[in-house]
Amino acid sequence: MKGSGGDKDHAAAEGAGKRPRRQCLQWHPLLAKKLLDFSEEEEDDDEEEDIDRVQLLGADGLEQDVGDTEDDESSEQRARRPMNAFLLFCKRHRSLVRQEHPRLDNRGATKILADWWAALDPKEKQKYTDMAKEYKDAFMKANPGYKWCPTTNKPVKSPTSTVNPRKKLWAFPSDSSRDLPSPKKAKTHEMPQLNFGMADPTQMGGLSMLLLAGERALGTPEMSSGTCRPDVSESTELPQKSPLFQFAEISSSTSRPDAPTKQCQASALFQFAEISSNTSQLVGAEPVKRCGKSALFQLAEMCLASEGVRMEETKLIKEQDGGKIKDLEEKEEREIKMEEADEAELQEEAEFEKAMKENRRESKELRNFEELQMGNVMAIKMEEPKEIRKEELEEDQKYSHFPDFSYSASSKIIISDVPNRKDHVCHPHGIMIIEDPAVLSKPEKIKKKKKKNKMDRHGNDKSTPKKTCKKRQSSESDIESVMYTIEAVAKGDWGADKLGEAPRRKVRTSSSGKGGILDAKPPKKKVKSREKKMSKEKTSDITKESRPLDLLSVCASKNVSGEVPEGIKAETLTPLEDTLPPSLSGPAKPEDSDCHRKIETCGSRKSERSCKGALYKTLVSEGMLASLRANVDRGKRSSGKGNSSDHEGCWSEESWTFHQCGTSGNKKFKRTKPREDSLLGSAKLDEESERKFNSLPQYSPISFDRKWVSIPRKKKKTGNMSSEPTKTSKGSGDKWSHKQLFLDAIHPTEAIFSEDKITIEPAHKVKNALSIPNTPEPIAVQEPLVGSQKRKARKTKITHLVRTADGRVSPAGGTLDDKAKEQLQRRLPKAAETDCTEDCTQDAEAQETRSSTPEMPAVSAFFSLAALAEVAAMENVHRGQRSTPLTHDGQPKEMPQAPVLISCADQ
DNA sequence: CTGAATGAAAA
DNA sequence: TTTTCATTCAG
Repeated sequence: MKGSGGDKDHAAAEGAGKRPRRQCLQWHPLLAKKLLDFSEEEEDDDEEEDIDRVQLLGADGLEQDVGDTEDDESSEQRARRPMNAFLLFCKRHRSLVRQEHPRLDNRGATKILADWWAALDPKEKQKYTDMAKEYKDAFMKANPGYKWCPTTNKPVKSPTSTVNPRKKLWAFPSDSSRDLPSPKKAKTHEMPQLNFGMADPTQMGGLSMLLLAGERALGTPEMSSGTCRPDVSESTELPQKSPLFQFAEISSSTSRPDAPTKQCQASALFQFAEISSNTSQLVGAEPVKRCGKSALFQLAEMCLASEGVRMEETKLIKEQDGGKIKDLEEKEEREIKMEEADEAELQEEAEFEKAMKENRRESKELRNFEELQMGNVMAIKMEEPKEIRKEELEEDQKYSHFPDFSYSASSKIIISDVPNRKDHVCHPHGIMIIEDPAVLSKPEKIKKKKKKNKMDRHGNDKSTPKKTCKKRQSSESDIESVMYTIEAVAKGDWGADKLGEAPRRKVRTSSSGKGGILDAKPPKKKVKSREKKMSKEKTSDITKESRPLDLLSVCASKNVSGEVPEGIKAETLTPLEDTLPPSLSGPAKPEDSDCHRKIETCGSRKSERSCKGALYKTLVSEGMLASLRANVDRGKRSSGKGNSSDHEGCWSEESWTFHQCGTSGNKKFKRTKPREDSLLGSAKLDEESERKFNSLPQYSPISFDRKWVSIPRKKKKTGNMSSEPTKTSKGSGDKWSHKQLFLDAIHPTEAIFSEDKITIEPAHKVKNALSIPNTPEPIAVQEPLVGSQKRKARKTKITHLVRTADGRVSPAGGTLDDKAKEQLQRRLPKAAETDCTEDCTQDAEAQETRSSTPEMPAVSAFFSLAALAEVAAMENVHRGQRSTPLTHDGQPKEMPQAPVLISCADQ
């Protein structure tokens, strides 16, 4: 009943055309759960208003966030029709396609995907089909009453179309919607505990995550409190609806295997949760909740919590002891402890670091101090990386939950594509530092993003003043930055500091404004449209800002109750007030508004850290750490300059994806790795679905190329590879392959090749992998012709316009075949080339250029992860330098895309 | 908001 | 058979 009415209402009430989309949100279990809360009717209005309201009200920090999440949920309620096999395929491979053809727009990508799909073996296709079916079944279960589309009733437009043409009249009956939740939940299993689970992963922004975490902690003392471990363990089973939850699970899961004790400590999130819980308890029921919500508050809590945690952690850490990494970790831990403990400790820390980095200058110490200040937060963050490392090695899949973290980070770095994900991390929403890593939600999908963005803008305005402070950092010391990077690399932090300005800004703003958030502004893109709401949001933002701060301050005071380390306090306070207490050792950078900076850095660091951590893990696992370091050193020398800041900025921005990474080339970031995409997407889906989705085979472009060749459609020339050495020639399509290969190499799990199955295992990654025989190609060319024949006909007929690297558009159709062949051929030869790990480092620039060139075929695949890692490391260093010079290639556009390709092969 | 693809479902 | 709509995102 309601449903129908509600829908109508929506349409009428809304007026804004946008809603329809929300309604359509894709279905996933989580959503289903969430449905409970809202009735459809309310959803629409609520969403917008609620959010605003929440923000405005923000009476409680908690509620705010919660509200947001809820809103999202509510909005999302509307189930979206499940994706069909092809869509699943697209979703999974689009990123790949885009990587290969960065210039190509989605339509073009879609065409290519269609080709791939056509080329796909029936078997493979069947997998997708089956998956689609599963989805559908699940969906239907969740939404019993769901009707696909009313279909043609669609006079939808009649109503002046304006409103919502799309809106789905069909939306499932209200009943179903309500009902949905129950069924889904059942599916989900045990979500019960986690209320926070309710939040939509998709929509959840970083903040929401944090909030959720906080709530969770509050709501489910079990998990967060004490040791959430037990709970967590159980939770692992859970569907992991909420990102946070997942996060917790992950951490728990990962940690367990290794060492139970560590678990808690290990994951930053986990700690976070704990912290929040603890804090909440401390504060008191009411306050607690609030605190949980506000990022600042949370931070404060974290700091506090960290103290307790750290104790354990330290122990654990000690136990672990191990190679370099361990040492590093210890350092971190120590640092953390230090911070917590006292200034004295800080000093020690400094010493520590000195020892570690003797090379470094005193400046480092300053940095350290800063870090210390931030330390509380940092400490938490620091932990994450460790866990991640361990975990990652063992289980990539698990990570899938948090795409951002491990995967994105690792993949990104390696690939250098700089996936979107990171963007997320940096995302303004991510106000919460913590959130960043977790940020599962894909902003884009939901309108929220837009809203948020708007919000951000406002926030930015306010925040702007702060920004100024940030900049200073950059000035700080180039050398220092370099040094830092190196250290970071060693630690796995990667450029946290360097990230410097950009990231920091974001973070800072976020922290400060909480609601306001970032200046960073991701918004650029999407912001455009929704200004309407902006006004509301603005107001809300303002209110928010003030509140959160207050809350934080209050909470902090309570929590701290004196115990809190100065540093922490300072941090907490700083956001609120610019004043800083930099009581700590002489604050390394008094100038910068320490407070802001710190905060920012913290936030940025965290996200970055997570990335770095992932990278680090990867490296470690690979055993590449040593080499990496060496590279880093090299890079250090070479670059030696302080420009790192730019590069840093890039990083952080990368995460944004869209945001302006401004200074540095943005495009790079844009590329998303296949994985990342999948991951992101996964965020939406619940674990199971996600898993399934991820489990879906992802085919490397190469395989398709082959197929293409083989494929009848295209002409299949079997010509096989006559081995064309042409290194330089650029085929429009060539690029793809290597990247893909590269990726595959990195992530063996995903690298499933259709027939060839060139599964590249990690071990293989090194050189041989390529061996792929050209092969067999199964091929499936039979065109099922499923859809409308017309389309197909069209397809066959139409040649896709593919943009070449040059940017020219070339017909992909028949011509492609040739290209494909060439590509293949090229690949083979290159395979031989293989290693050049050492060289790679130096040649970073050259590499990049190459990468840009389509030619680089599979070579990358051959390179070892180590090489990649090195490259990544180098990248950081070099970036600063290269920023300008690179362009010489003439293909600037590509550059961004494949900045890091490690085409070591020397030609 | 449109489009480009495919496919499921409804009309 | 035709129409909707699901995903994705530049334009």
